[in-house]
Amino acid sequence: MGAVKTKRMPRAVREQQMLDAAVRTFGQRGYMAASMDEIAELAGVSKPLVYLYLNSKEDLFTTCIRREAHALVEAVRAGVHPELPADRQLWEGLRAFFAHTSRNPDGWSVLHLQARTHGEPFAAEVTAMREEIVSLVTRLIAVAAREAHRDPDLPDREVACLAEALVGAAESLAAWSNATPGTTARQAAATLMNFAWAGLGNLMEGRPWSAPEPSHEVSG
Amino acid sequence: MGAVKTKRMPRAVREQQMLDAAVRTFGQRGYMAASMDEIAELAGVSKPLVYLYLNSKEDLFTTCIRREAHALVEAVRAGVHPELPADRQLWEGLRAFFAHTSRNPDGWSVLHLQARTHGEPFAAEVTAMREEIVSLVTRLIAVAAREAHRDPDLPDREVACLAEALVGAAESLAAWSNATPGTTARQAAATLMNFAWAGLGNLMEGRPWSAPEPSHEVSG
Amino acid sequence: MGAVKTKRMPRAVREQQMLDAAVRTFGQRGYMAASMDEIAELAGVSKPLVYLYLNSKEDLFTTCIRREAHALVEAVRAGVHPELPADRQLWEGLRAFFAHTSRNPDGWSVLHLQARTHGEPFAAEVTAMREEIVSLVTRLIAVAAREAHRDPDLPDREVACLAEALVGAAESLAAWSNATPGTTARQAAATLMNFAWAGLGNLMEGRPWSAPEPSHEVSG
Amino acid sequence: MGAVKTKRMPRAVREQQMLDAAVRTFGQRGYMAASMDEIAELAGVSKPLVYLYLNSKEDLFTTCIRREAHALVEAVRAGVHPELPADRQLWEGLRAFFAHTSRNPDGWSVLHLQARTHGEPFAAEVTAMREEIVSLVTRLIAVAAREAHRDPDLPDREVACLAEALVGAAESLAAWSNATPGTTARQAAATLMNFAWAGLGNLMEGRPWSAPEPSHEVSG
DNA sequence: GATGAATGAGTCTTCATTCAT
DNA sequence: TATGAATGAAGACTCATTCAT
Repeated sequence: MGAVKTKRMPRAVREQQMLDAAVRTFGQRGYMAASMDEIAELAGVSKPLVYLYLNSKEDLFTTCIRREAHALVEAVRAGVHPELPADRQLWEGLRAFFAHTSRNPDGWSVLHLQARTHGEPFAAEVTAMREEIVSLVTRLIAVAAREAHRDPDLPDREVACLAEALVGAAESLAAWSNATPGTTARQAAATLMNFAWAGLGNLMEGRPWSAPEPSHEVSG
Repeated sequence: MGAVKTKRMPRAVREQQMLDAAVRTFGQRGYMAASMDEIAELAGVSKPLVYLYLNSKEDLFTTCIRREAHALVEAVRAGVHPELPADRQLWEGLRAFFAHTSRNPDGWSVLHLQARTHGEPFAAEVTAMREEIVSLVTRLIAVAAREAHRDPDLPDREVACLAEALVGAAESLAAWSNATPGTTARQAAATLMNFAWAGLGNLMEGRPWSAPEPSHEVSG
Repeated sequence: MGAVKTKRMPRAVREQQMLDAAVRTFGQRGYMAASMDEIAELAGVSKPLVYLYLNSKEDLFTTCIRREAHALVEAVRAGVHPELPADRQLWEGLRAFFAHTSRNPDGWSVLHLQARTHGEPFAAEVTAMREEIVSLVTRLIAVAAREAHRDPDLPDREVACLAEALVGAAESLAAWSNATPGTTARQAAATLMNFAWAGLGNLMEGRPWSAPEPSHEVSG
Repeated sequence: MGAVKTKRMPRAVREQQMLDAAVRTFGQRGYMAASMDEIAELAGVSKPLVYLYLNSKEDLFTTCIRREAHALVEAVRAGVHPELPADRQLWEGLRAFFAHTSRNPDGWSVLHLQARTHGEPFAAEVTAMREEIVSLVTRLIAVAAREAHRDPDLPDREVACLAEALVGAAESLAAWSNATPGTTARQAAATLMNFAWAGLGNLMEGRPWSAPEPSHEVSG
């Protein structure tokens, strides 16, 4: 009873409807608890059609993961302008990230929770995407170090670990800000930026990283 | 065939065997994919006995979550000495955290991945524990701010968000360092501490937070 | 992708293509395991067309059985020349039979295995054909008895039973010689002829039935 | 509601009930058309129990085939007394064979029709049994040839083919005499024996193989 | 003459759960 | 304390079959 039962649509459209339903169901129930029956009903089609187009529950899940991973990476990429200084880029990336995940919580649940909880094949899919983002962040950190006119004494492993921590913090905040009413993507991004850039030490000494003024951007 | 089939044990002991088996199974297979059959066999008892003692799959899972949550909080608490300065306390807490999670990966998987992926009742259980930790961290941050002789202008929500980010980063690093061979709990803790305390900005300017010498502690 | 996709053919031709595909599929997979999807694809047409022309899976199967039964009976009839002596007729009939079944194993599988395995309606179809052959053989035996200048004391039931045994042996040999590489239709026919005509007793005493020389015939 | 619903039986008994039901169902409906539901109901148990004991439809079928194959071979073996002359042994073997198959038509259907119609794994099972019988018959033919004081010029392949034909004829007659009311196993055996031993040629000349008098044996 | 879109019904299989002992 | 025997309910997947064009 999810979608109105519109008959006879071209395959591509129906497929998207099914994926929408699947992401929602997987996101809310989890991979195993989601039943193909529920997905089909939510998509407004019969189960056989789902199988005809998407093959199997596993394939359907994989397709969902890929679609959402792609969408997330694109959203972040689109938010970042490479000509800006590194800290600004990081800031933009975080904002885009929080905005996207909060606009699309089921997709984020699929990526962040469900996919990692159900075996290599799926987890690998997400790991690939995550690595894209981590390496993007890693790059930013390196650039920032260069901009700081310091020889980058940070060893690679350290940088990787830092990037990992930053991304992890972001992921965690995304869930938190989704779950905590009244928290905007903008705020989450700002806090994280402060945390990451200035560190707790500086923060407490009253020397935070200064966020740029709100300007015209999407307000999350 | 996990446990040797010893007959007639006191209830408390049997229960722990069952919980061990359950944590291992839930941690590796996930809540839904874990079957009561497998758990019973791994525990070396018959299924009806599992039901007799633990009531139902849900109850069993909840009990696992509680046990693991409790163990984790205890481990962290035990690592922290309240008379130390705040940064040292944070450092000790992180070390204890990474040490415990890496020693007990199935338990951590249950808490971090499985419990959050299967609906409110379970997620709430973890949230409760998480809040204990977050509030502990929040307290530390507040203390640190006071120690820094600055009036702590940081509003509550900001501090909560910071604590959340820090914990999130830690959680994420726990998974990462479990999965990345050659990474010790100690290293993870050090990097995160640097990150959190000094911030990327300072790090890159060559002013990291200085970790205390190895000393006598558990080497994780 | 079996047949090349040629569009707009006259109905009769399309029907034969479909029947070809169906016989092949039924012969190899069996009635139940054969899917209309596979048949349609192998025939190079869409499923609705199969239904338009052949009505239903049952009808399609029945039509296959009839076609193959007819073809087999015709092949045997065409091989037999009624003016020859009875043993020669039998010999020719066997040769034609083995030649046809080995040239058309899927058709033979449909008749011999599949049709008999799926309930009266289909089995009856084959039984009808089989009776044609059995009665042909029965006639031959009667003629032979007359030629032997003996009053044919053989009661009808006995003759029927003999014919049945002979046909059964032939059917069985057909499958065997199809499955045993290096066995020709000719050899199978010769052995069976010996067996039938001379009997094991005579065979072992060195008095076989003498097969005619190879001559010009199809060599099977 | 086939069997009366008797509760709580030891596993071995229940398993035989299930196999009985399965042989009957497979024998009458065929492998694919037989549903596990029907088998379970006929056995008077729930489906999960069937799976618990017999694992899967395939395993169940295989187990049926093996049980029936074993039973048939045993029946034939038990009927044959190795100290008798070869033709007598053949005669006894045929009688035992027809008696067993007519007493157990579903088992025979499973072996003769169903198992061969559903892919190598199953067919192989039957082939193994068949080869036991064929080789038994082959041995008899060889012995008979020796007894006939003739050097056995029959080449191996020829003998194999003969044995195959004989067994094929027997198999076919089994089905026929099952389907033709008023035909006894004894008659079928007698006719086939005549056919095989004396050959049509001799038969028609009035020189049949003489069957031993009825005596005490099972009358089939 | 031909097909892309769609489904009701049914199959195998598994699981959490409970008696009866 | 402990278990062998047993099942209701549900889930993934497939198939023969039909519209609407």
